Amino acid sequence: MTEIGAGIRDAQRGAVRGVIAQRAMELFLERGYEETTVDDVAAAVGVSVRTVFRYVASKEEMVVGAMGDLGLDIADRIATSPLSSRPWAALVAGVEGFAHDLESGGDAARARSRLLASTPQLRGALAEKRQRWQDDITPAVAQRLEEPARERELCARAMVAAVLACLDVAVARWAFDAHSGRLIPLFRTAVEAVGDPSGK
Amino acid sequence: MTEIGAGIRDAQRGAVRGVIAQRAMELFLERGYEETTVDDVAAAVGVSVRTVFRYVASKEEMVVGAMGDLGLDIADRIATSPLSSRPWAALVAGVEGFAHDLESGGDAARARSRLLASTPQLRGALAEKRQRWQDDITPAVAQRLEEPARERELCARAMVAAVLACLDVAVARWAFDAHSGRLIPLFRTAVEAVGDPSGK
DNA sequence: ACAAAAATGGCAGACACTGTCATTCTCGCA
DNA sequence: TGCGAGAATGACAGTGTCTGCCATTTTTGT
Repeated sequence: MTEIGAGIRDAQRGAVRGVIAQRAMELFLERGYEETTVDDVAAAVGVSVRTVFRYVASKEEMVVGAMGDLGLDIADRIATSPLSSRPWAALVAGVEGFAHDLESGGDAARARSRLLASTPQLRGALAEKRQRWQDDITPAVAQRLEEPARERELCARAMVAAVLACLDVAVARWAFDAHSGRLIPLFRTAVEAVGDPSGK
Repeated sequence: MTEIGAGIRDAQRGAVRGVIAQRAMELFLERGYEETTVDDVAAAVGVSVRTVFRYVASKEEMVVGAMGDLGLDIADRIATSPLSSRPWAALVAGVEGFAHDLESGGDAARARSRLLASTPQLRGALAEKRQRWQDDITPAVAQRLEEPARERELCARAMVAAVLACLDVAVARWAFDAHSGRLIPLFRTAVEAVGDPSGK
């Protein structure tokens, strides 16, 4: 039993997932999400439907699967930010990093955001993902809070949820309103409207 | 063509919906959401599956259908709150009213919240509903903002999204953690952790 | 009591997704 | 080069949600 091939197989598995996701996204943007069946995707990729479902857990996963570990990325950014920065600021900065990545994605990222925002099914799947991001980010924020232990997790979670909600609002505006400008200023405006708790 | 019967029919239609939702909830709490088929619900109500789907749009609707117009309720509370109160405070107070209603629901409401929070499918449906609440509440908040017109809608929406996110966090804690106490204090703590923007 | 209108049920079918099993493909090794 | 173990694939049947269609029953207004 060799382990040599294992890494390669995993990599190929990831690559196949990527191909499926890519082709699927093309079809979704072209004909719409609900109007595209999994059969269509399978045919476009050149495999059977059964095989498609061996690589992605669901139709939704073809769209939201790529953004799996983003919560951990943001948590890392917060954990490695200077200790002098306040939790709220560190959190906002971390999420801003993600916003920057999104903005760098160009029109493809915007189109995907529009698809996500305009398809109820996908909005639900995205909310699912965001819940996981919350779970990943919350400990990093909680670690910096000075609240008593009982309230710390609640406060941290509320902050994370609120900032992610701001991100959502900003992304929605950025994705649809052509004249709204760049994403990060929109996000900053949203965050400032919600407000930094005094001194935290 | 009389209109006399129309109101009665609508009322009965709503009543049937209520019965379906009630029986469905009983089964869901008993055996779990995914383990209960729509056939089971139909059999429990005593009608055909086809008829069930004439009253509810989907299986999820049996759970989240009842909380349809809550956004409008909250918007009303904000619109009728004294003009002296700041937008953020009015918003928080409005949502707090809903939290109070939830808390009055007793164990049934808590059990439903737990079911909602622990079933991915239902979390998605709830996120859908919350989006609509956002759309309903946002104008009421925007009306009280003094921002320039361009930013007003964005700021209002961010505030609404953030406060609803806090509500979500508080409800999740309240639903699962038996020792966490009453819902409204939890919600207040969450909102204070996020913070009131200076003077808005 | 009768005709129009509405509610209901059953059937076929689309679509997402799963379990199972036979077939094929790929590798490491002799 | 050929062989055998293990992985990948495809085909098929089946479940569950949800919809369109049509026949049947029930309700309603006159």
